[in-house]
Amino acid sequence: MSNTFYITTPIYYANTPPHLGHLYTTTVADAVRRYKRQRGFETYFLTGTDEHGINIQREAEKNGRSPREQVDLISGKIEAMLAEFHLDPENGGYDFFMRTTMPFHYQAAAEFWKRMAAGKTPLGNDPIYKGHYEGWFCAPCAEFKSENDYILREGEEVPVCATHERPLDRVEEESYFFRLSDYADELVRRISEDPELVRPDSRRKEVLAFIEGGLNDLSISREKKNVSWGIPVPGDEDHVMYVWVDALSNYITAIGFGNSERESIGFEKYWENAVHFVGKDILRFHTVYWFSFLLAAGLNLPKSVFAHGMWLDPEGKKMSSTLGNGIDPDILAKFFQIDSLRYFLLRDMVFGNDGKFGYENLIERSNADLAKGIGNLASRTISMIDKYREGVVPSGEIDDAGFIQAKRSGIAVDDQEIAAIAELARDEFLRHFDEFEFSLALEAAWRFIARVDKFITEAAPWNLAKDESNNETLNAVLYRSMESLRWLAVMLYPVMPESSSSIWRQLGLEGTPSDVDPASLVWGGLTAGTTIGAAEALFPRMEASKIMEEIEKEKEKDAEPEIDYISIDDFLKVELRVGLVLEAGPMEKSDKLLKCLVDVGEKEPRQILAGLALYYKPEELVGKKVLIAYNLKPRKMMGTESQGMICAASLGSGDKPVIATFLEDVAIGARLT
RNA sequence: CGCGGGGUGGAGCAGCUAGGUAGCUCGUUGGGCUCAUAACCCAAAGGUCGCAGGUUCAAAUCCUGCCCCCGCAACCA
Repeated sequence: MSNTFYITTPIYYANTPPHLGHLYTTTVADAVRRYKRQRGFETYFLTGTDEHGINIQREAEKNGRSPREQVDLISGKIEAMLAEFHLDPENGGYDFFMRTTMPFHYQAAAEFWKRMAAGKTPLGNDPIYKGHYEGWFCAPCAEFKSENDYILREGEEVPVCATHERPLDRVEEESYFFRLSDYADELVRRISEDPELVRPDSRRKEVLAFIEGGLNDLSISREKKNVSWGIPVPGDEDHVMYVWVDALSNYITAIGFGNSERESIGFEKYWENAVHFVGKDILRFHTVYWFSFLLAAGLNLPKSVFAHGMWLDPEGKKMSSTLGNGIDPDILAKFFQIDSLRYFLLRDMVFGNDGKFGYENLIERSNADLAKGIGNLASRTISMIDKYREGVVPSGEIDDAGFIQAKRSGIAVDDQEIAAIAELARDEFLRHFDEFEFSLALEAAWRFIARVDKFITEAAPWNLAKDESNNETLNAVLYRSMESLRWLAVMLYPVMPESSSSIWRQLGLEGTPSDVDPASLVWGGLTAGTTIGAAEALFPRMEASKIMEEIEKEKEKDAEPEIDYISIDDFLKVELRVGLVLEAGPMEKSDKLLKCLVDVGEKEPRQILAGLALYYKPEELVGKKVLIAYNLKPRKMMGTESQGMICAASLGSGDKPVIATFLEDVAIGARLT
């Protein structure tokens, strides 16, 4: 096994603008890569964008762009964001920004397909076979519809498209299938035998349970006439690859599999030590599918797939733009130091679990641990060297007389003791970091910081400085503080590269902490007699209330509602009528829906489902005259058709909707204009 | 019986895989100190570890049942 380390983030789907998730995964991967490089590994760090598929094709059409223009735009934005947070190559970040639209990838993905097709499944079958995919197809949409996307009216056999309201066609499309079902046993064996393969353990169990529940063969191509934006299936120009086949293969094509352009990176040497970081939502693709594809192609599995959790808002709710509770990378970039953010991301989330992210949490963390913790320790140490020793690092040596003197004053300047503390912290840090337990690693480092703070307070250098006879003791105390800082700078470098380098400079050291392997740190490595560098403020304290105020302002600016004006004709398309609620009752198996019968002036009352169950009791609605969207196309929910909508007002999805009604009595069926 | 995550001092969390004095950060109270970014140090108050059973010499941790909260459709790792 070679001394290499290959780490990847998912390639991000080039359909959505950059967000915290992209930033998080890439930051964690970046920290791990820096760490591994420090430890002497030859590393490669890959990120990028996934740029094919029907969703991108459609998004492009919607915006009047070509797919190429669409992916260039979004991919560019993601790349720009990563650069803004210094995760780009220029700042020592990722090595390569993969784009699945790169020509070499077309060639290499085709090669991967061919390799899969040429193999045999564990049961001796062809991994890829041609078959037929059958489903309900909407021609105007140009896509197959699942149960959620169509309406099957009672008594009818052919469903209609929910968007176009026209009957769907039963279409059989030719498709290539991957014989996933043949791989179940092999996957279970591999994943059970190797606890490193899927992590953390809870996810590993989840994946195993999923596989043991049975696997269906997977449709891995689409007819080109329906989806054109993709990589052609080799030898069959009428089909393009399913986007996940194309996307997953990037992990190997980017380092030289199946193409000459990237060959020099070294597929062989890196692939044997590959670690994929993924969000838990795409774990299945990266284990079940990807592993099977690799087995089919006769390639090794990656060393590990690690699924991390998701960032939730401070209340533990999912972030979403409609709720406005998301974290905006632009705001992070504008108001926070990169290292504060990196520290927060790694310290506050237990890697693998979900975490909560609010700007306040970030400010608090930054003040407590960075400004008051490491920042203050550096500041007080540097300033004492400046004040008491004219900026020259004193010797830490202490002779017997000095030692006795110190002992008498109750000051622990025993090298063995402090070195042991430092080594313990370092070893714990390394052990946790190797296991990707970043929060625990950082806690260990911070215990060390607290220990050094305590040491300084107990030794009270400001008192020692008052008496010449304590010269050596003072030197020893100062030296130990500085040496501790040097160790911290090395340990913390992967997490806070810029701040660590700043500490390094302030200590007057040559080079950068990135070149020092923390495992090889030896106590006493700091040379006496060197002059320290200029003091730099590491982490200024942040005033939470002030910053939050500014962030709110910034958010408002962004959220400036763009009014999408419509013409009077558009308005007249919407027919609102007065309806009387005749009956209302709960819906089976639904917490949110109420089933109502509403008289809107037609022969028969309409059945309308309203998402009000959480806010209104059925009897509160009966007998009320309400506003009905009369010509809204019927829609099936929970298997029941809803023939219109009861209008209600609310501020957003979390807010209680209030039903619109009338001041005075009004005739049933009256139209609103 | 749809799937999954969670319920630990005022707040936020760790600990649970390999049972053995309940830990961290913030906050609160009192004290000390002044080199430092109103910082740092010490001390104190505060918990029936969701509920009920079980296994055990011993359970936050393992087993069973129950209760409660949150995600699972959307731009989203």
